[in-house]
Amino acid sequence: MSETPEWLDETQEAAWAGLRAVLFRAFPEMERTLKAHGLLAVHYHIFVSLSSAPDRTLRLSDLADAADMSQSRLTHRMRSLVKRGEVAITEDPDDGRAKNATLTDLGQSRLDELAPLHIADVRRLLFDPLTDEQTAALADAVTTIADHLCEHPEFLNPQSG
Amino acid sequence: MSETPEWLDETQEAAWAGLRAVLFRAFPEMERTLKAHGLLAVHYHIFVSLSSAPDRTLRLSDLADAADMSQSRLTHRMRSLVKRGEVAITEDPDDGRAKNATLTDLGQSRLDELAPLHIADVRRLLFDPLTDEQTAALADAVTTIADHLCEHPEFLNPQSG
DNA sequence: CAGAAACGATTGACGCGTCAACCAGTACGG
DNA sequence: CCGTACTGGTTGACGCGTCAATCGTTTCTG
Repeated sequence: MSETPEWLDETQEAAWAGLRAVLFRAFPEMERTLKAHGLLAVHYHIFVSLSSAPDRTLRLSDLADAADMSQSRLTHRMRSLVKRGEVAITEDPDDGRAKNATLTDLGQSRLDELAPLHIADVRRLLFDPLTDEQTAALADAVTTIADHLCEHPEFLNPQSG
Repeated sequence: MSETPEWLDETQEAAWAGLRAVLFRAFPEMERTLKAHGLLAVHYHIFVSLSSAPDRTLRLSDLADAADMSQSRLTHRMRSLVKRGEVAITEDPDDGRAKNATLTDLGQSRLDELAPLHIADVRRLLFDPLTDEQTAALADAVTTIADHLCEHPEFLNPQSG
């Protein structure tokens, strides 16, 4: 993959263009379904992360990491979620700096009602056209990339993780 | 891939999580390099799209499509690019509604200087950890998804493409 | 050759995310 | 202990993207 280190080869170019199309076309489309129900994609991923955590509770910094968002972005979004009673925030008794976020019953029920709609979008826009082999290969590739990012945090800006 | 149509299987879940990680971690990181040089990723993709077009010129609506962005987003970004002299806009002589965008020499030189930096980021964050086989499989999968999106525009919101 | 529908592009209000401070609490080093 | 560095989280300004509405132009239809 590396005759000319300054440019992408044809395969890489195709992967790069395809990824951009997926991210800039499919993702926004999925978010529209959620928006029609008063939720951002970010909100949804917060719900999912909390829902699958023990006691539906996560330290805020861990939540930001689980939901692939920056710390300050999480803080901003939390304002409305707490106000709407879908998430509750409590001080961590062991560490005066930390806070824990808990998905309330209301939040869980919001997730339960939206998950099928969102999953349907994900299937329709991403996985329906793929064979099982293509899906497996896609999962393999993006997981490798994601793992590599986590293993090399020096590649990433401090704010973002 | 479809025993339970309401939920994702394990492989799909992995692909979905990996794609989110790529979108929300790798892409913003790449954009930071461009921002350090006064450009958004959107600007860069506008430059690339124009640069590879005949006469470095594209009708605005085609440009929006090539750069994976909405029409109105393009209009907003064009303001600064034109003001900075990196892109020029002319009326289309054949169709009174349309306008054409042309990459100026200044814009081309901006692209020439930034492309190596950006390509290096793309390689470092996306392709370096992948084998040639993984890269090819990734390209195959995302291209299939992207083609499917184009073939089914009814899946997409009118504004987005 | 009207009238209606569709197209290409623009606008402005609004909400969101980034970034660079910032504050408080905790851990570490002498 | 005390000061320093670090960690967890917050804040507000600012620029960006979305969305719905709009305008002028072109194309379709009878």
